[in-house]
Amino acid sequence: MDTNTVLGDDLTGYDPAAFERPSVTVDVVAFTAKNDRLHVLLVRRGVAPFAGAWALPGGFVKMDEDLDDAARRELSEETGLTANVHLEQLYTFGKPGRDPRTRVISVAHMALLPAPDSGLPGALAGEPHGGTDAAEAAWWPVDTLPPALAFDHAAILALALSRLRAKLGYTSVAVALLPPEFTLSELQRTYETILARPLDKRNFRKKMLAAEGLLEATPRQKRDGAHRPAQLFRFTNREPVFLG
Amino acid sequence: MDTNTVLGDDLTGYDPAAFERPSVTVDVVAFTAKNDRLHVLLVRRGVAPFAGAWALPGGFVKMDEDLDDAARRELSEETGLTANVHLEQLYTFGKPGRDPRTRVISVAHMALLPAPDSGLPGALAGEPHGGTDAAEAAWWPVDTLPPALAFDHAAILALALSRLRAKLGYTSVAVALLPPEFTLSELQRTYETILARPLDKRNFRKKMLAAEGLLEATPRQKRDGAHRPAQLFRFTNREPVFLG
DNA sequence: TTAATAGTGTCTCTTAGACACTATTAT
DNA sequence: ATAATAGTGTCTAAGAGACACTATTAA
Repeated sequence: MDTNTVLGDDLTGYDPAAFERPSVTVDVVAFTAKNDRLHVLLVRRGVAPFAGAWALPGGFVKMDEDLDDAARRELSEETGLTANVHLEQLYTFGKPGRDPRTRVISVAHMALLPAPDSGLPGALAGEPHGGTDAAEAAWWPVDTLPPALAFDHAAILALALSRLRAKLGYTSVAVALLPPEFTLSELQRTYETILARPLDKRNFRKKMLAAEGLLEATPRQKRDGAHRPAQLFRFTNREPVFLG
Repeated sequence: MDTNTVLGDDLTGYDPAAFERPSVTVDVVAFTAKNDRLHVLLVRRGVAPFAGAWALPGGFVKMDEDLDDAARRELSEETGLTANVHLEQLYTFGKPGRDPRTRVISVAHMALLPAPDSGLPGALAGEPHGGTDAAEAAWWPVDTLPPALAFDHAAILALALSRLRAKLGYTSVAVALLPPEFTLSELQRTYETILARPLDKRNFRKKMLAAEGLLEATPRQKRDGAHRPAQLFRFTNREPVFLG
């Protein structure tokens, strides 16, 4: 709960100044798949500590703001994107000393964005553009990160990555990284990008098409280059769902 | 991270009084299996709001205390138990208004305790005894809970329960609910208690014994009543592990 | 001998994974 | 014709789940 009934914890007639309180922030691990590589959004810090280092986007939770609203706000300040973003809470990092200045408890979130080059309305979908601040923001391939991330952000990122990979196996999270319509090859490339290993084409297609309530064929095809056009599919549910 | 580089978020020379901050608490969903039923630890609130209602044990995170240390402390204040407790972070609940008094962000944890009647050293292992406060604390069967839990604690409990059930399938969390040595029937009853459904005895034993690095037979047997004695087993790892 | 729990094997069905060729298009 | 990607089926091995009887003990 919020308080137990220990006398010292009684909040009736509570004086907000009576106890020292930690700061609460949200950090966002935003992934996207571009150029067949998984990328994460990082911002470069302008001030100490870790000035000049790359860090996850994040910031304070406002007093009247839900945690995922705060995460969404921080993300949109960096990317300008709010629609089509899958957001989920990851873990809360609160070890004393993780921020050298003061006690900071950070609720880490994972965000998944459709690939910026996926032809969504609004050409810069998923493109970081500095947002409301002048800080540098960029998509970094997860297999080629800058040398030292600020704070404990390397650990947060590692957790997000393992969670994403795990969820790929039993949910349809890939929805959140793909445009509304896509080919089975594009879907497979997304899986391969995230898992960082090749998958067998026939087995992959068999499994995806066999999954109950996952994919629907559209009447459209995608024709690309000098090869056979590909059937376009869409996800039955726009939200990621559990797969039995 | 903790701050991005938005000007207003610059914490250099930070004045702790400059921003209003939420309160941060931990809540603990403590499970144990007794009398072939899954139980959760609840405390009765003595003060408003929700005076007289049952609630999860919890309380403020101290300024120099890690989140899971806070959870462990709150739990031990209710149960007196610190050893042999498996504790993991569950989810952070922070919706404005979830506590009618002030903004409270609560980091919920799940704890698993060995059954109190399992013959551990210290006869009251897992028995709640009011701890440092005078509040009433009791183990409630999860299928017969008191009518209305305080705050959003029913949702927290529901989440913990589904997490526990899910983890039973792919980890050895059951370690944390059993004494060091146990029979396969006891192990099966623990699973059935948590999942609230019967399992096939032959399939269950086949699977458990086939699991690599999970169980070890001890040279001991348990003889109980008027029937064949049972082989005692122990877990190879005292910590819950992932099962491939 | 009875009541109570421990312990044991087979069959079927589903799923995962290895594996190679044909189809269609633009140039 | 060639290069490039789409699309397709079979076999095997492993795991999940249905299913019923014998073994050992205390009373």
